[in-house]
Amino acid sequence: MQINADLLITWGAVARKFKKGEFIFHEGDHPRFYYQILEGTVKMFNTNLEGKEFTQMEFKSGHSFGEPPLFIDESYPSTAVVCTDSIILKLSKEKFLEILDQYPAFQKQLITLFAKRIYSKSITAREIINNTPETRIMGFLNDFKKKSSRENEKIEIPYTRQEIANYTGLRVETVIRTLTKMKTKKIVQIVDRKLIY
Amino acid sequence: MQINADLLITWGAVARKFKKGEFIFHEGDHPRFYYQILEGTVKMFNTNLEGKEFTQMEFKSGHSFGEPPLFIDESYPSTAVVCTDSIILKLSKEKFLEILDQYPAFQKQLITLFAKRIYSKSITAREIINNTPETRIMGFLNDFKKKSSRENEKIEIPYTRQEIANYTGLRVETVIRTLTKMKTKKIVQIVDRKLIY
DNA sequence: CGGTTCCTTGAGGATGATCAACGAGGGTGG
DNA sequence: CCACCCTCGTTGATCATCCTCAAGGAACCG
Repeated sequence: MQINADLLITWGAVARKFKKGEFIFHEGDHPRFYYQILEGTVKMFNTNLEGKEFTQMEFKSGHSFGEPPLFIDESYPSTAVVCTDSIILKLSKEKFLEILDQYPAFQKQLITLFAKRIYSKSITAREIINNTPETRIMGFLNDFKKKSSRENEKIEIPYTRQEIANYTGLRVETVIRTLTKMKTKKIVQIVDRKLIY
Repeated sequence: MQINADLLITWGAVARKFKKGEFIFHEGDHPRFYYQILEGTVKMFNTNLEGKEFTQMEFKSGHSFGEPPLFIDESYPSTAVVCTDSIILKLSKEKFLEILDQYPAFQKQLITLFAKRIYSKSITAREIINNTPETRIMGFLNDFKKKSSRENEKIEIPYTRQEIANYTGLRVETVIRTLTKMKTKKIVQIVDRKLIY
């Protein structure tokens, strides 16, 4: 979702700065606002009892996040945290719903956005179930490449091993060992600890 | 999504009977239709190379399925198969999109529906990552109970062990062994092979 | 009955998680 | 410039657990 920032402000949205590591909302919180990133990145994730983390999704400059619970009477299923210093617009749920009513074009945009999210989550689920670590990591890598729309060239993957682990539901050591296997298989390159795919 | 059947037919939808086990579309197919179930049940699933199956979602009488790819230029991420003899309405993508344009109320309905799906898929992902079989099965059981809106009573779970395995990404044997453990823990009851929770 | 489908149990093996330790690089402050 | 402290990457050993394979039993149905 991308609503013009000025329009949002006209409707009462306020911008707030967040420091890296600050939480925007927690799993279980009652949703009351629409959030849109002016600058920075945000990720939504879950942690289990043993502290293992699973990254559900990542959001960048210009995008909104955490909208689905605004439409259904449910609390947030995940926690949102700021990954890099950010500026985020915040608008009350009520005003956001009014905007949607006023501008049908935004409704269409939202439908498309949600469709993409559902599609992407289906793919993720499929990959996680296909248990082998290599499949999962490949899924993550292909996803990233697709999103950066540079599917035809080899690119450096800007994620740490730990982040890849959080996206795939694996442990760091497993990611490392799998990546070195994939390197010998010539699927990926590792130059100077940087991952190329 | 639930569009009045007569309205759909006015717009050119046709009803077709499907026998149990018939496929409606396959993973990778190009989406061209909107489907709504008049009668019966349908499931969407993936299979991996070893034939292991993962059930993404299940749809019952009155509901639509397979809409997200209609909005984004992607092929179906999963296969849809008929679980019980069914009658299904089928409308071309173009007409469906026209209906949405004509009746904004349906757009809102669709947003809510998609929001629910995203929510549910987030929960599923969280549970699958939380690797223990018991957690996964509990997630499945709670989900089912919630959907059947009988959260306060013990109910019989109308799924075979294999089906539970397909929903949770586990193997049948693991499901069986975990369920017997949960039985001794008094979390579930097993009467006459029927699972009560 | 014979054929399904579903449930159950056991033994064994593969593999990812866990635990522990260390190395490399980058940044900071004295 | 050097010492220290981070974060990140890496490796090895061991363990727990789920999967695999194999076999058989129970319920149901034509």
